[in-house]
Amino acid sequence: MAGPTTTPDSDSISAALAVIGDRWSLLVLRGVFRGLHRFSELRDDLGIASNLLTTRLCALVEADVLEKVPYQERPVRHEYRLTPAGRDLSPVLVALMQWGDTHRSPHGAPTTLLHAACDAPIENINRCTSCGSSIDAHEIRSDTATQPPEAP
Amino acid sequence: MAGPTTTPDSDSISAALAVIGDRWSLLVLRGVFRGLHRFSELRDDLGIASNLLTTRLCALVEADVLEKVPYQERPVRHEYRLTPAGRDLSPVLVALMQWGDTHRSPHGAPTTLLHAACDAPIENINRCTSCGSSIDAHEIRSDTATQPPEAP
DNA sequence: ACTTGTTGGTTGAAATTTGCAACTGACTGG
DNA sequence: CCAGTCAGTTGCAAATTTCAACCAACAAGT
Repeated sequence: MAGPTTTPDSDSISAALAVIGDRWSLLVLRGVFRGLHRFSELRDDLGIASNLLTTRLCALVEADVLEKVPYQERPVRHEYRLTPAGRDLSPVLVALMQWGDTHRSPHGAPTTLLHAACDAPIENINRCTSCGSSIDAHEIRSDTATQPPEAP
Repeated sequence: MAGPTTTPDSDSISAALAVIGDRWSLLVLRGVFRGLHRFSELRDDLGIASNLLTTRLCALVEADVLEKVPYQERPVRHEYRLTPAGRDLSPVLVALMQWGDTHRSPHGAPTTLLHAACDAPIENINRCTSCGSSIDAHEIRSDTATQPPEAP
């Protein structure tokens, strides 16, 4: 749980990685995005050890990325669903998938994501909120907000 | 190095995570994106143990995400620069940062990324290559390509 | 009633990975 | 010669992950 030694608030990337920066969380989320919602489905699909899956699912529920919803009584069984915060992780998954497609897939993308309405492929980009154009890495400038002074 | 037991080709997300899916790689890359290129800069900024930094940097160089370029002779010293494949990871970092800003940052984004040309903030989105509109998680349809038959 | 199967876990030991601290080797600057 | 920097390496302890076995609550079949 310890992770890197940056101040928790110092950086949103560290904050995000504290939630999904381990070996399994993103794969679990990929499974849930794909429609696997139950413990055994995820375990069988990922080949993850069940104790670890338990740990990951609990952590993701704790982090408000997944929620546990009961789907039957007697015995009580629940499945794992994405919360709004969890759904907001889709750009991370898509960006990752796109990179893998481009740089790690010899035979082209194994699976394509489509816009349901258009049936056209989806891409993940960084874009400018003003000019709307897609932005390349070297066009990015970083602006660190000055902290509100606590000790003058 | 082993990681999850999916077939290597089965999924670009696993493939990407095999490269940057450990506790430090993305933080190292974040550092390099921010302009930290030398071993000691990265070590001091991240607070990572030097043996781990060595391991990570070698793995990232091996994975063609970073490259080692000498910046002086006598003694030979090199710095770590992003390759084109490394630069292509910027959407992943931006998506992660954006999620952290939205869901893990109580006082608003600590640092903002700006489009150098416009001085306007950058956002990361999934968009449709046809209609160009930004796409929400539930509008995504997945299409698994049928493998080219190898054994008929 | 009894056995078998499914689901969603828990427990405990072994293997792997990570973190810490000390140390090295090549060289610079004084 | 002495101290200091840079980019690591080495050895060991601590934490994580994996594997395999086990379990409790039921359901279905015989």
